[in-house]
Amino acid sequence: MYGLVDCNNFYVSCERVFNPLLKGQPVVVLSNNDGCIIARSNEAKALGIPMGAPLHLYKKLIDQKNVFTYSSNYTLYGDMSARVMDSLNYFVPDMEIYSIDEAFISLKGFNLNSLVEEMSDIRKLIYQWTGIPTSIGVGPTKTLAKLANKIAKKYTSNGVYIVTISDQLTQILDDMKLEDIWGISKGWGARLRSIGINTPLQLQQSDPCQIRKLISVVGERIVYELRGNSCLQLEEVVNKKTITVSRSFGNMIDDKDDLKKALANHVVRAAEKLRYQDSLCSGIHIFINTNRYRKQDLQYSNGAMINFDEPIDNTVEIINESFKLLENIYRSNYNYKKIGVVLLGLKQNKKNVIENTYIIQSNLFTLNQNLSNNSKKSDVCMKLFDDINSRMGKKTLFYGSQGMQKRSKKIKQKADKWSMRSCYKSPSYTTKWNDVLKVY
DNA sequence: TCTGGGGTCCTAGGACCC
DNA sequence: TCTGGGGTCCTAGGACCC
Repeated sequence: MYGLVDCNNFYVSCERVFNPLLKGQPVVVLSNNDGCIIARSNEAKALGIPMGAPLHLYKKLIDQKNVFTYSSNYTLYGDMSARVMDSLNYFVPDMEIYSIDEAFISLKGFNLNSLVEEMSDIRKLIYQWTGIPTSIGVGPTKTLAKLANKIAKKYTSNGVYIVTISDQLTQILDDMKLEDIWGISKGWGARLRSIGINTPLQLQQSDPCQIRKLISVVGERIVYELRGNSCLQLEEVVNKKTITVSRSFGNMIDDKDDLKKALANHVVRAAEKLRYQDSLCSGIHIFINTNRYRKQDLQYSNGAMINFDEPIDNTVEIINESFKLLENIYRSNYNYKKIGVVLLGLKQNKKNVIENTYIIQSNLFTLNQNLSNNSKKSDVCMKLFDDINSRMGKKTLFYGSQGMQKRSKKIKQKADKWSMRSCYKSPSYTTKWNDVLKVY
């Protein structure tokens, strides 16, 4: 079983820890430059203030109803998040920090009969230690744990809900909207409806291959996950693959030197994050935008990218490179609203590779060299995969190459057959060597 | 001159998430 | 007048290789 622990109205709850008078009051937290509303207390939600709304559209209501507004304080939220995660980790060793206010936990070894009580205790103690209220949803897959969490937040008094494969789940899925399911947003919801799938229940009971054709393998996995067939595992150690730092300006900027100052600041922060996770970047991307909401203004947005010969983590070097890129894309006579930098191709700085990975890698390399003429590489690979699967005790790996799926009709049919087999055998599969190495 | 199978690697763009 | 910031994954398609 998986659990999802989610902090309630996290940013607002953080503010309340340091100002208890806010309890029971409508409170919102604002984005950078106080532009948008990015967190709301239940009382503010009840007033009809939506998530992400521009502040100026709700200023009147906020003043009328005496809603407390706070500028965001990410340092505080990050710190509080770490406290919550540490507390949770005290009870549950296997966890994946999914976002600043959410973590998936593995409940292997927990007694199912007393799960509600145990989860309630965890909630109580996290609240006692950090002052942050949480909700916990439990289910046989991550997707169902997410769903359970939603129910826990909305409909329970103890903040805990457990979903099992049962008639009750069928009822829940029938009552909910497609967009209530983790991973299904407006776009995909509309596409699903266009083929007659209107509820999560219908999605659960649909043909996975059909769903895959409609909304890719991501959708296919959702079908399996809704059936209680787990496709998404806990990912405990996650190093970021890209690091972005960008900000909108309070006032618009047209001067190149001012842009450079902002860019340099962003790079400094990005490089800090980079070194914090002990990585090097092999390239950077920078971008600038005018204000897209000001239709009356001339619009311009552009980006530029560079790859380095050797990966680096030195702030000054990255700043110099980013300035060179800025020269390429900067145009005078525009009012700029935003600038940002993205560090790309992040690599582990210190060599820290598990031995097993080397073994498999060397197997794959020798495979390339030792193929006899009448043995197809894919066949040999499949055997190797089977070997990995049996040794790992997982029947989850599947190999199909990207190249094969787009060659010709003939091949396409073959690839479809393979994917059907993979659906049948196991919903989780990989098309990339690196994924195999990671799993192994 | 035309036609195959079987692949790797990379990128842009479009989804989705909090 | 005022409209956030930071991520992930997947797919299609091109360049290239034998």
